[in-house]
Amino acid sequence: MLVAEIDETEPNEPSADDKMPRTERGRRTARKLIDAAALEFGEHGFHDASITGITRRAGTALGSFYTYFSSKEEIFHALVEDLTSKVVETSAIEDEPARPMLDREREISLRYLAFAREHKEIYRIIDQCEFVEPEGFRNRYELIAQRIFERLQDGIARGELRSDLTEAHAWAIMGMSSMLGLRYGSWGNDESLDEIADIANSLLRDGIALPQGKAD
Amino acid sequence: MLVAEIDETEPNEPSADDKMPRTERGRRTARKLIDAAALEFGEHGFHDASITGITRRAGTALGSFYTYFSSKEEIFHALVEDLTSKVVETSAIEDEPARPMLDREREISLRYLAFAREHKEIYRIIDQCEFVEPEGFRNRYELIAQRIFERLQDGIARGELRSDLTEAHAWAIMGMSSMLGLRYGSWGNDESLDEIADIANSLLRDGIALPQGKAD
Amino acid sequence: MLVAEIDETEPNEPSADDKMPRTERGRRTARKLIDAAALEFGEHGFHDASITGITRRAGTALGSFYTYFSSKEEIFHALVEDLTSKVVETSAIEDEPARPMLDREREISLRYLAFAREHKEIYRIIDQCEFVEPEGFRNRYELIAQRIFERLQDGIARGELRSDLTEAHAWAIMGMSSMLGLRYGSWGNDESLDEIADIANSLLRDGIALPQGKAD
Amino acid sequence: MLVAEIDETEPNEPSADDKMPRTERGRRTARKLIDAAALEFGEHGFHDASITGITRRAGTALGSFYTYFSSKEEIFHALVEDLTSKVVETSAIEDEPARPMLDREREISLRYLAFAREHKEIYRIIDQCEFVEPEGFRNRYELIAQRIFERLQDGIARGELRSDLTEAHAWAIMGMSSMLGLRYGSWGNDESLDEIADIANSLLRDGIALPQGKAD
DNA sequence: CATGAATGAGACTTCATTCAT
DNA sequence: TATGAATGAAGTCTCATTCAT
Repeated sequence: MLVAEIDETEPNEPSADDKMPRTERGRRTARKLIDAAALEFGEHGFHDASITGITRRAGTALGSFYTYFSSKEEIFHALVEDLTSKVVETSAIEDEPARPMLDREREISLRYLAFAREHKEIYRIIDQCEFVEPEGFRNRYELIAQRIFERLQDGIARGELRSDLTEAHAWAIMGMSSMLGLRYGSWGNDESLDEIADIANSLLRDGIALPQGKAD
Repeated sequence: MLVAEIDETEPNEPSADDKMPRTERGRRTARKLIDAAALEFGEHGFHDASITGITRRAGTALGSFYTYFSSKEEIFHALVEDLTSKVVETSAIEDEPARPMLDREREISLRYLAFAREHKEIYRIIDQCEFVEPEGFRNRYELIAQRIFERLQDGIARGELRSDLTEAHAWAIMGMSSMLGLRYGSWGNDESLDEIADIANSLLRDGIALPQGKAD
Repeated sequence: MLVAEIDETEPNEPSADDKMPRTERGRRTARKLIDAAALEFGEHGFHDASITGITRRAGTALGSFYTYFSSKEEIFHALVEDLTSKVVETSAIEDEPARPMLDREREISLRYLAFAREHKEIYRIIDQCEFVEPEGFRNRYELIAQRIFERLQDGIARGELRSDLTEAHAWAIMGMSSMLGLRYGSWGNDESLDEIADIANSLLRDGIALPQGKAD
Repeated sequence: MLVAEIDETEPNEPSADDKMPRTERGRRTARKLIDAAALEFGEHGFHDASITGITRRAGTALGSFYTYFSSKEEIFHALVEDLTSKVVETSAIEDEPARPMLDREREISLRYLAFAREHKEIYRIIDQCEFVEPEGFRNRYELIAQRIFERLQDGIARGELRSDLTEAHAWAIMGMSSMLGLRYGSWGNDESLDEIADIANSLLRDGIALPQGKAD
């Protein structure tokens, strides 16, 4: 699953660069194909999705597909990149050094939840990566965990977080966000995402145990 | 992803409709096929797995597959049931009412992590459900979340947990366990699962914020 | 299609004689299988009929089939022989030299119609022969046509029929009977077979033209 | 079996749903496939015919078959339609109200016999319908019988035929034509079809009985 | 004789990709 | 660039027949 942290290290894979559309018309066709692919892959999954299905949704001829992408894998990859960059764009938060670290985390969570609710197909698409590009699948998770871990270390340095946090904490947090995004973003419609973000944030902040010697 | 909580109505037999083997020899063959399927699906994923691949691994003729299962979907389902029942079996914990709730949770986590480390293919198999049997995929998550939520309510009743816990907390906890199982169980080999279980437990118990007015 | 005239030239094909059941129990099982085959072939046709279907209907194990028949073709052949002999038996008419020839024909028609109505599956089974045993299919027709032609010649000799009748007349008559058997025997339930036999007989006798110089 | 009377709503195009070829090249390929199917089905019958056999005869790749037909059933249906329309085309007779009814019948018979002799495979193909599309099989017969019956009624009205003719007469006549077409058209080569048509016509006109009070 | 598991050739069908127009 | 026909490898599934118990 995807969570909000990613940003692109390698801006543009060099694969099939010669297929980049040169005309405006071409650019529109490529765009239609990617949008159609999002629907097709989201609905059927990578393997049951068909090029035919994509071109039918896009309203182009079958042959045109290969003008822009040289394989099913390639358009899938392009789609994932496209989604990823949208997540990043949505979740990018300006630096405000004064702002408490956990407040900032809350906002990241909220934006991510909102993104998942708006792009409900995202989990079904990203999950396909496990088999389509296993390397990328694992790398993506590791990259995100790494980012979270860096923020945790930053929080420790600021004196806002416990000093014993490890990489495993980062993975646990990522799992939390990811599952909430699935349940309340991708699957949900009615729940208040603000409340979900609050819950995640409070769990993160204080855990679930009844504070000793404090009234509930 | 799967976490430890599920339990099942029909615990063990592969559920092949009217194809239940009637002899001992048949039961062995069906078993060989399911075990082979675990490898094949784990390695290639549902769609790239082939019946041929399964029977080759099982050492049976192609046709024998259809003596016990009527489709790839069916053996997949049987395999998932089989794995699920194994998880349940492994994770079942005897009731000890006196034991503190969060200690009990820690043991559940630990057992689940150990299971994932021992059956590394499990995530790759379970994740396939999203497309192979989407209903089951979602139901499974919902069932597990429900179980966790019930335990949370129990903890509240005992006065061990904060009283404002919601279903969303359950989903967050499930996400945490699931991701740790993936990273340190399924993908990992060397990390101490005891330490991971401790980390998860402490995050759950106290969160990550530096306790106010306490020295770090 | 089959019409009433056949009788066996070669009483028992020598194929698989060693499979003739020796015990009473065996004879019953073979009988059950043939009866089941009539249903199965009648319902599905030769190719879509399955040995499994036959044994299921017969209530025997799959393997038992091959105790009595060595192939699907063989039981089909046996079934056709069985039906044929039933037709012959039913239609056999004792010689009454005094009886007018066309009266005798009428009775043959009637008996055949009655047989088809009682064994509605017969057309669907016999028609299969065209592809299963093309030789037999054609031979059967030729044999029947020959029989009819012989009766026509007999009628001519008796001075009851026109003297210009040919083999083609025999084929035409066979076609007539066969189609009426299909429509009013095999497909029909309510029509009076007596009336059908009358119609066939009168058509044969006088044709359909309005007799010249005769009141209608 | 088929006889000459049918007519169709959509006369000629292979009725392949949404697979209609859109280019001239496509139309040629579809045509090649149907022609090949006539040979393949005629030689082997529906079930033993294989798509491979069809495409091999047509000189196309296996996959091309599915560009135009989505199943063996579908091309079979298209073939039957195609043959049917050819029969209709061949047998269509211009209206000549003055012409005696039984003369007209003779010409219909003759044309049909000629068609069967030219398209010898037709019986083997049409007979398959009984199992491939049983509905169509029966409907076809009923439609033809109905047409014949209407012509009989017309003949009665003109005062050329006996007034007691029934639907059963129509079925009998159809059976006659059909069987003669099989024997002398489809199976035969040498017999004079003119003579056969004469025989059928005279049988129809006067029956086979020796006219009373007339010298033979 | 009866049983039911095992076998594997062979069929249909899909669909990513290439190619001709 | 766009179109849609052509290709064929690969996969799933059936079922007559054989075999071990």
